[in-house]
Amino acid sequence: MEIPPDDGYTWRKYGQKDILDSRFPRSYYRCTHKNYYGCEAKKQVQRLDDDPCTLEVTYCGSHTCKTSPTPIRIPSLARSPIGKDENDDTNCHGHPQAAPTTTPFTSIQLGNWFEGSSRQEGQTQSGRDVDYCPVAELADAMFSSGSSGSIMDAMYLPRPGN
DNA sequence: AGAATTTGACCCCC
DNA sequence: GGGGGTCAAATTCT
Repeated sequence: MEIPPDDGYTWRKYGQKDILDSRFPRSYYRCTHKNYYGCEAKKQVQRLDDDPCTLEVTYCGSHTCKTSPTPIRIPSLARSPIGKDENDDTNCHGHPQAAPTTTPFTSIQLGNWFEGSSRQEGQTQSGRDVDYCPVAELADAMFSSGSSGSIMDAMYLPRPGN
């Protein structure tokens, strides 16, 4: 299991499928307390066949459980939404009702963001408390910059010299 | 024991 | 029927 960029929330993997578009399987994540807070926020993590070191995380829905449960300190996604307020549809593929007004999709590509960041010991699962990566900041950057269009403009591709 | 993760099966849409 | 996505059950870890 790879270490998907933590945006300040806890995600619980609910599925993994191998898609034809990529040579790598796509992982599906949901909010850990979705059943408690009704957080419809979802996250898809897929490795790019072009850059196996790059993880493309696609966010779907909105976080309704933000700044409540987890002791996270994320001033980025914790504040106002994507610059809109009618983003309450929490739909991305259109199951209940279509919401083509605002596609709540956010594709950010993370390279070896974890390389030499906070990996000091050997455990990569227990370190999800306070010692989080700058991914949240980069997410904030794109959230503040590209709300509905120039998301790809704020893409974060480190390219570790590959 | 509880929670999270993994894998498979099932369902929905094209 | 194929592809994609989600849920459920089992297993493993904390």
